Order: sequence, then C-alpha cells, then structure tokens
Amino acid sequence: MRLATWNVNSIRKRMPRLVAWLEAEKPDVACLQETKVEDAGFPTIELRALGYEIANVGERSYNGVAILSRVGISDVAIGMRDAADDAQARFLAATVGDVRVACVYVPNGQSVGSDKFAYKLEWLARLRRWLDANAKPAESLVVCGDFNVAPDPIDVHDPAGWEGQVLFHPAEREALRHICEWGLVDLYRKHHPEPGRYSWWDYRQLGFPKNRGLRIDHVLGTARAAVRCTSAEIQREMRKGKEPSDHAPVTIELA
DNA sequence: ATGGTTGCTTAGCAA
Repeated sequence: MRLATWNVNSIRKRMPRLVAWLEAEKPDVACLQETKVEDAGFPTIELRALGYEIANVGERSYNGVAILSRVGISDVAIGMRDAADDAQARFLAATVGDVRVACVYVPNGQSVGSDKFAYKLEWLARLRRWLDANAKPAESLVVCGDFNVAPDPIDVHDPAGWEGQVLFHPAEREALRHICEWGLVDLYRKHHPEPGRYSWWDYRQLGFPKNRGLRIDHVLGTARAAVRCTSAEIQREMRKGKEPSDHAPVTIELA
C-alpha cells in the first residue's frame, strides 16, 4: 500500500497538479492539508472520478484536511472530539485498508511567544492525548501531515539560524518528541538517516532555488506499521515548476 | 531592516 501526505496549499488552486500527481503516482491513500475550502466547494466529483473515496473537513479560507483512499475508507472521525472547543479543520482519522490513519495540519504558530504559538503547543499536547485515548501502540497506525515542526538540526538548512524560531523551537520539538514517545516512529528517517532532506521551502527569498528548506511534513507510524514500511521518499520534484505548493509530498510503501 | 511570495478574498490576514 502506497500512502502519501501533501500540504497542497489550496486544493482548488492545486487541482491540475493534484490530478496529474494522483494519476502518475497512484497513491492508495493521499492525506492532504491546507485544502482551504468549505466542504461544498471541495472537488469531490473530480477526485471520485479518479477512483478515490473521500473523507474531508474544510473551512472558508484556512486550514482544511482530507483523506483520499482507493482501498476503502471507514470509521471517519472529524476532529479530535476532546473537551477543547476547536472550530479549526485540522484533524481527520479514518481506517483505510487495514491501517488506521490520522491526517493532521498542526497550527503554524506564527511567532514564538504569540497566542498562535501557545495554541500550537496546546494542539500538539492534545494530539498526544488523542493518541492516549483513541489509539493503541500495538495497532497499525499512521499519523501523517504537516506538523510545522522540524524535529532535529539535520532537518533544517541553517540550524543555528533557525534555533529558537517558530518551526524549530525547543518547546515544539519537545511536544513532537512527546507524541513520538507514545509509540510512533518517523518513517522517513527510518529509511533516510542523511541530513539535508526537506519537505517545505518558503516561497519568499528564493527559498527553493537556494534549498533553504525544513523537513516539517512527517509520516509517523507505530512499530507494527514501521515493520511493514519498506520505503519512504520526499517528492522534491513536486516543488519545481509552475505554481507549486510550498510543500513537497512525502510517500511511504507499506507491505 | 519585520523586508520577501503566495492564496484567499478583495485590504488584510495567514503561512
């Protein structure tokens, strides 16, 4: 089973690329973030025509996550369904094939010390509590999406310059570690120990041509998923060309 | 130096 995660930065804007990518890569499961559209405007008919069943939760202008599956989709959960009153469309879980998958769009955090940064840390803490309450480390579970956190210095083009900044602040990295300590493995790192592999490059300041990137999009899996994971890739070429998303897809193969 | 680029929605916000 081929599973991918991709922050598309507006599904409507990205439809030509998304359709071409789905047709070329044929992922069995595609987890999308930043769809930026209300449910009524989601391109359901077009994606169904490509053979996908869809779970989606969106909102006007911002956020929005979706799971596309060609291997069935069931037990869809929209939002973390915890005590927090969270109107933002950032979380979807579903069973696809024999795998439970959670598609997440972690808040960006904007700047360290801001209300949005506090919200990001709280959201990451909620994600850990969601795992505690709704999943088991012994099951086949994948948690993937845009985490807006680079875990380690090797995930950052200029770790000294980024240290303490949003996306690479010790508090967010600790929150991500706490999530992984529940029982999740970074499936990309499992196959790629080398530094300098990024999934996001800022549109500004020639971020991509200068390869000033960060690895902030992740596919995390339980041990049971990890033993089935035979490969993982970042599709850097998808960041090239006309009107790209600022994120590249990350894909894994599960035996 | 709070710049710069993109997208949504239409001037300002979010990333």
